[in-house]
Amino acid sequence: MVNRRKNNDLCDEICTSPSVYVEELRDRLADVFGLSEIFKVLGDETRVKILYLLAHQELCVCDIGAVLEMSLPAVSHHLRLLRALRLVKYRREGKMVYYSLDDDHIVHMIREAQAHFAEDR
Amino acid sequence: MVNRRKNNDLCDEICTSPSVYVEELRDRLADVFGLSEIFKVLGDETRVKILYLLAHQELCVCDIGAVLEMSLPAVSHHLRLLRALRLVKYRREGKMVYYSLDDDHIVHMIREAQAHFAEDR
DNA sequence: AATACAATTAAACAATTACTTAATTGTTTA
DNA sequence: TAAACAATTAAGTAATTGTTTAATTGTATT
Repeated sequence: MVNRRKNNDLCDEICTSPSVYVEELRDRLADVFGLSEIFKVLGDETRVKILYLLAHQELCVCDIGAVLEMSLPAVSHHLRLLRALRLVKYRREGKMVYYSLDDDHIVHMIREAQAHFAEDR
Repeated sequence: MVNRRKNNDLCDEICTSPSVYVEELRDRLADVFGLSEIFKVLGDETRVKILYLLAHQELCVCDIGAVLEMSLPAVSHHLRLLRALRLVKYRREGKMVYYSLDDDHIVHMIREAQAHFAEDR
């Protein structure tokens, strides 16, 4: 319930209307702990593109590279991050490795972002 | 329909099953152009926290700083980015500036991310 | 008017991140 | 088993990003 901050000023003892309990608000933050990792991964144009491509069909690394005009190591680097967060899954078929989406949450998130974007103008 | 990539190798002329047209896939990417900007903003733990706090009630900069134990300039810096993407709106009341969410898309995105996270284990 | 204070802006620094090139792994085919 | 090739990993570099401190703006109070 203490309302002190790092710099010396203080905006009243409880500065918000009625009365806001800092501890209570702090507790609430546990809900979103670690969540930004998912968004961080989506926060790169290339990775959003990769996910959007995979939302329609599975593709091999090489195809992704061809579509995006990027080197294989660069594509592979991004896929590694997407794999780490279980946003994509893969299967090997001979020399090629095919990637696809692991679940539909990401597609929903992309749609939601598009909705926000559309409202913007 | 050309399937060349930057490095000299080529994974067949059309390497994916049936036949994938690179140009066609490339066109599709227009849908997600610029979208990563929104995710980039959410890709920071502090900003997700701020948005989550504001999802429940409006708060002044000073309160946000108190809850997160961060300096006012740091908080202000993050709010600036959130403002630029119209994720938050604000109103001045005397010396204080109160922030709140601009629309509900972000909350939905956060919920979707939580759903993915929950499935993860 | 002068002081106090919430908030923003600016400049500088530290840390993170994306891409490049080079080397390596794994699978197929000759 | 040797060569070819898709893919990954590693190391190094350039660019971006978050935080800090210091200075500035805007509003209210004395």
